[in-house]
Amino acid sequence: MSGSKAKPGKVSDISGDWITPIERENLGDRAYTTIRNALMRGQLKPGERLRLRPLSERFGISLTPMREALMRLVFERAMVFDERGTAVVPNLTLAQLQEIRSIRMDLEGKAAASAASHVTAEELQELRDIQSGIADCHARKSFADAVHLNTEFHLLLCRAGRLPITYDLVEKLWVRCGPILSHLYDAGVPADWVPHPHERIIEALETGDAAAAEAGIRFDIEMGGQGLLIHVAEHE
Amino acid sequence: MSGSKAKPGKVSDISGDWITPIERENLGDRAYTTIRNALMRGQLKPGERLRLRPLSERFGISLTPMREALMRLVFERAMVFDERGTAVVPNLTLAQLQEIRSIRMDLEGKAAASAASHVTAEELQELRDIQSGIADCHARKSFADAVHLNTEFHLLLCRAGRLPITYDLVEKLWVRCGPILSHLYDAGVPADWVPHPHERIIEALETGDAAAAEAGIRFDIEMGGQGLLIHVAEHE
DNA sequence: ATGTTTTATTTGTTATAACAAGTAAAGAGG
DNA sequence: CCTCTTTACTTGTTATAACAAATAAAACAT
Repeated sequence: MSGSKAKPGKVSDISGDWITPIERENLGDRAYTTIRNALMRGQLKPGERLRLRPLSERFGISLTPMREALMRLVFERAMVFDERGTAVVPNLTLAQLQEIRSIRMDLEGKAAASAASHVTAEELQELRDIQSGIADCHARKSFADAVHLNTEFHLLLCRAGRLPITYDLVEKLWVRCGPILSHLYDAGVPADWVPHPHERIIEALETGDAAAAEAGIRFDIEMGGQGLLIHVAEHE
Repeated sequence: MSGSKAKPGKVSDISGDWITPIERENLGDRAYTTIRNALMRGQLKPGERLRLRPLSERFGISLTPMREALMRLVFERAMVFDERGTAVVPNLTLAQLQEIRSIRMDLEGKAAASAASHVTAEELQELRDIQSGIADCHARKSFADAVHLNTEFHLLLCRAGRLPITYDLVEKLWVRCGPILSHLYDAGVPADWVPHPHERIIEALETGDAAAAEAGIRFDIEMGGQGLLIHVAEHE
């Protein structure tokens, strides 16, 4: 028995596996998601201030849900309040970036290991597609798209681990990095690593090798994030 | 240079190390902290519903900050919304508890290792005091107090690692466990382990042995949490 | 020109009222 | 006694207005 309010024979006995819980979408939720995506896509730069009233006008909603969205972002550290209470896109310090990278190595590592025995064929195929997309972007030197696909790869891999709490934490860490992600390639393209670390991870998943998957993603995070580290180190 | 809005000679050049950032305490913040503490102390049981209007009356505040506090707790998964949007204290599933324990072993482990080279003498003394307090509680069989002190030990140790992001995550995980923490001793007292795992951790910190500190806290989490696991496994 | 005071505007914060949707209670009909 | 319908009430959600504090702008004096 899970919940405490599970009444005997109301809903719990109508098979119900196909029931997809209908999510109530508040105005605040929608604004939150919109801003969050903008952060992850690097459309908001560090230092940018999001004021309550101007924003609520552009969103066409009132102060109440607008404030809810901004506070939510601040509480999960995707933004910060300045001295006056205005939400502003934060600037990651080197220490913060290093700590986030360290945590990600642990969490994404565990997720990748778990994914080795939980990936579905569809997810595996999507990972392959994303990776070939990344290769394309590298060939075309469209690094902005490469960054975006790289994010998708990591998050999908993490989701494939079927560890919801882990995924939650990892996703929030990625959001925090969003505003500076565009500098991933500032210190030079991560070379023409053949094979790309992601390829090794995909192979590990195909053979169900948990240890290799974990080592692969850890290596990818350690090596792939170096451009960011260098950029932040130089600019603070 | 950290922030982007650092104006040249306004505040940043008046030495200023002693300046303690004055935290603006909203009504919502205060309500949030109050409920959060209640959760951590086990004063709110799984299934308990916190309705907006009755609560705001008891707090003597209006709906707006009250809603802010409840939403904040839900967003960080310390509570959940039922189908109608009412905040309710959640019931941890076995899978969730196991995942949290696994994450805590990684994060608290890293924090303990870092603490080996960062603890201050005062923190070390406070850890000793807490641990002797735990021993006292065991002798007096006042397990509720022991649980509370145990939480304090883990959080203080984590704080001593000087890894703010890690601490943030760990603390939120502890809040999520708060409502069922009282069952820590349901499957029998964790024996008269001599020495208590915490003692070994303190020793490791004293000698600056990072590996031993990490191993110690991991062992403590793995062994000490078993009462909880058994309880949850039996009740779901 | 520069510094100071006053005024106006913009900022986040809180309370209140109107709304919509669901739930419980009461009543009517069988 | 049970079932259905209707009513009343409670729930979260959103918009609006009033508030306080801080900033920017303007006016004034030196």
